[in-house]
Amino acid sequence: MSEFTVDFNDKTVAYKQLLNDFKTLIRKNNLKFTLQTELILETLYNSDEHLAPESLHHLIQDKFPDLNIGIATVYRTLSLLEESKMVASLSFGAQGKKYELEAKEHHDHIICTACGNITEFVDMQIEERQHHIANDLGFKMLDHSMQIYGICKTCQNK
Amino acid sequence: MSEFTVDFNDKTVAYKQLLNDFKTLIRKNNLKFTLQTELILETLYNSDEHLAPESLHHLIQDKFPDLNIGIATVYRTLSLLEESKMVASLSFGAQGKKYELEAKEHHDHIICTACGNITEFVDMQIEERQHHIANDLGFKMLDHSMQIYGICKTCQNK
DNA sequence: GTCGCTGCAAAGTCTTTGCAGAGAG
DNA sequence: CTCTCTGCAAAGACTTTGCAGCGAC
Repeated sequence: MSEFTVDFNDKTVAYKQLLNDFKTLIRKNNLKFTLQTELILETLYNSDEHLAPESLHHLIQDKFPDLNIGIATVYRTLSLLEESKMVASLSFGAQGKKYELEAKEHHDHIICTACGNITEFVDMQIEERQHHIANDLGFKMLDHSMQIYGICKTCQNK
Repeated sequence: MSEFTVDFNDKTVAYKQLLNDFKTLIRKNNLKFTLQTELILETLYNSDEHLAPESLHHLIQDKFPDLNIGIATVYRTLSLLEESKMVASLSFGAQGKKYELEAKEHHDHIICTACGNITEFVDMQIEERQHHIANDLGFKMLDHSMQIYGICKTCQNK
């Protein structure tokens, strides 16, 4: 795997599990497991945010300047990962898709329109309800995003 | 307003109201009310679907072939309308943004990630729950948006 | 060795911008 | 009249594709 081989000793069990799942999938589909694909998975795993293809590309280039990974590879790999249900894409207001690991924990956001503060939350009733709705409408639910906008306590008191 | 003047006799009261609101807004912002803008509003109003800029452009060209409205005008007008909160946009990955009239009743969206089709829904349990959550977190709720992503029935059967 | 994956560059999409002229107020 | 809006075409931004060589298996 050349001089760029990555050392996984410090990775979490969860990540190793994910990697294993992925390798199994790869094998099943007669595909090949490359360093580039590994780095894309790893970067997504270590990121708290949804990443645009270009951000992903930059992050990887910064970490492995000598590898010179191509943006086309990032796009191609992301499509592949998405087809394999390893990553999910979302597009928020602005332009372009953003990607995240499908395996990650999910949460929603409540945003203060006065100070811009963002709080995360998960509500099981809503999560459940969303599955219901998707079902009722004949959809196989993959993901969702929800934002509540309001004024936080601090700003209300000003 | 030239030979292309539109006859509004058959328009609903609701649309006339909308148009009035919009003209007021236009005047307040020192902008000009043009036939192109009117046609874009009207087309959005008469459409049951969320329209991509290009679809909008085609619909208008089909109805008024001699007007020869430019795609750039559609983009520019939509941005303007969005800033004025007259229309709202939804973006969905590969297929770019889609627009709808903001004047509609509140609703959320479920989006097919395969074909890009968008279905609207309202769920009172979720609406209620959102207020609850905002309260619990000390927020005064102002607004929210929610999107469910999935695969629609048609695409599942492919 | 085979055949899929990669980087590069070129080609596609989709959207925005510059400009001169048309048209609303 | 003034000054914004428009159509056109060119430029930008974002993605995909063709190709020859590399590398996983």
